[in-house]
Amino acid sequence: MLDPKLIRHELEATAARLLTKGFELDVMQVQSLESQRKGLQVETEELQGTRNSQSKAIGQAKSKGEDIQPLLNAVANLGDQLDSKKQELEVVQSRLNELLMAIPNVPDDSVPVGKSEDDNIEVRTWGVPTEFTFTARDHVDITSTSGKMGFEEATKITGSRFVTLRGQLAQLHRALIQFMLNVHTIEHGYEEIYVPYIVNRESLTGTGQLPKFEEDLFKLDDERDFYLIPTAEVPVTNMVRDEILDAAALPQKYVCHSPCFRSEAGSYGRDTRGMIRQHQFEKVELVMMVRPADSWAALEELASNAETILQKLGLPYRVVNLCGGDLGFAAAKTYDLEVWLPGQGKYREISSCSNFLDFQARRMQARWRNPETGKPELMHTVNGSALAVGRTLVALLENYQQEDGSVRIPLGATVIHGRRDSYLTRELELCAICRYILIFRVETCLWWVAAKLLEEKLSSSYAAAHILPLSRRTSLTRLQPSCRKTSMPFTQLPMILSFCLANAWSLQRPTIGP
RNA sequence: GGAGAGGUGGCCGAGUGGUCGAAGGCGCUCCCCUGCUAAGGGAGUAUGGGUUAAAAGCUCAUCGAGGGUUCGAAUCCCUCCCUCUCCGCCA
Repeated sequence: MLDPKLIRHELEATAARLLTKGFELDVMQVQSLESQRKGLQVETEELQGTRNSQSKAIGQAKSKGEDIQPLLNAVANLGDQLDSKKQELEVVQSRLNELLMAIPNVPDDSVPVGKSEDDNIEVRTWGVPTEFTFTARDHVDITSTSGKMGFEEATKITGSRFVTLRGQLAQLHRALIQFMLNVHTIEHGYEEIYVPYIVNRESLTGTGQLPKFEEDLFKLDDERDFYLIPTAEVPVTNMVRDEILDAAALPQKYVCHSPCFRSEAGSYGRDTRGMIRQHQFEKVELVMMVRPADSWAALEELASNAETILQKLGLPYRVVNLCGGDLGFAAAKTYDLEVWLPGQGKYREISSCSNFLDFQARRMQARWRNPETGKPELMHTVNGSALAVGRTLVALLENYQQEDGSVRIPLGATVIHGRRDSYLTRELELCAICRYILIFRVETCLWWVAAKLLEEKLSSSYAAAHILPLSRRTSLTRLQPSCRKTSMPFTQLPMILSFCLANAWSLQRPTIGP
């Protein structure tokens, strides 16, 4: 919701800025409703004032034992007058409110002017679009032989725009979620949070999905006005609804994995192939509540946090600054991260990071106490996906496809060292990666090597060559002496592995405050 | 699902029709006093809206939410929501 003061005092200028978002504000209607509101509200409150003072006078007279009948006569028809004025005011106010709630946020000055995604501005790119010596397939073709991605199956179970994943694909999907959560909690300092996936009308109004975009949501057939969440942004951001936080409580940084449910009404015929656009998908979302002065820096930080995931996965992408016409309802500015999809031969959105300024906060009455003024002030909200899990899976499959139809994902290299020299190679060799990502912290290479050795039954000389140098970079300094002494005989590997498993959590856990 | 209790300001807690936006306490802020492991005294301290360019001031609303009774409702009546306790059921 925009600041009502903008509507009252800078109506024309605001309307002009909204036009860059493709929104035509009915200036005449707003003006007329606003002047009606002003008049009616003043009259109503004056009537209430007289009623209050008259009633008080009656009370005083009565306690003195005076005759109150004349006073009663004086207020005889005050109630009726008040009722009718109240009703008039309510009508005007609800129409005005309806109008205000439907006005989108005003784009920031740094937002490019434009009508559609063609007018978005590329801010930067990372990596180069993957090239193949053969014709690249899309993820549907890649998985068609193994049958591990089930579109027909899901259609039978539910309908179109759903999917089933099996075996290694399901494991990789799960592993990606863990991986993203681990990176954001351990490396970027977000607090992981679990929230309801069903929310009420107030929450959706707070973040801006309602009242305008009801058709995009799945509503429960329930008199309680419950909806499935279209994004974790809704429950997470609404945690601060109707709250006044201490200045010290900001910034708040949350990472939340959740399923997302979108009806995709109005997108008939778009992205019907594959799992790009689904009614249900998983997403890891970053949400920040910050002081107003910090929100622009927070947007940059949050976007770069999301980029980290793509970089660690070695996926080429670009960052675009959305133009006014492509900007979402509540956003003042949005960076989209677009990952390269060889199957489509283009960049596709995999994350959307936005600064909402105080737009959501005003709807939610989410405030903080500014120590300089001592007064409650609206906070700013910033959020973004990091990342959409289904699309990440698609990007991995398509970018790491091999000519023979297999997929080799060099996560061992990219995630751990930022190099691509040590592959795990097998047909859809995802399982080992899953284990690695599920259990271990990104940098603790030792454990990964140990697991790999066990699995691959590699020689002890390999162990000596790899484990010793790696262990120096890890926090497992306690292992170093024994490694040196024994040159890591192969027989000790099971012991080391179990040690690692037992200590993985406590060793990797970051320091948590009191 | 059954039975009962309850929802009041940052927190605790009083208040069953009339200067109650709300006693008292705690906490917090400021001031005063006092040289000793501290205490005492005083003042202030809700949120939203309107009026205003803004502030001050004035004013309206808010005691879980919504309706009703009344000149007047935190207080009486109705509906709903939520919390707690006990029982039942259950991942």
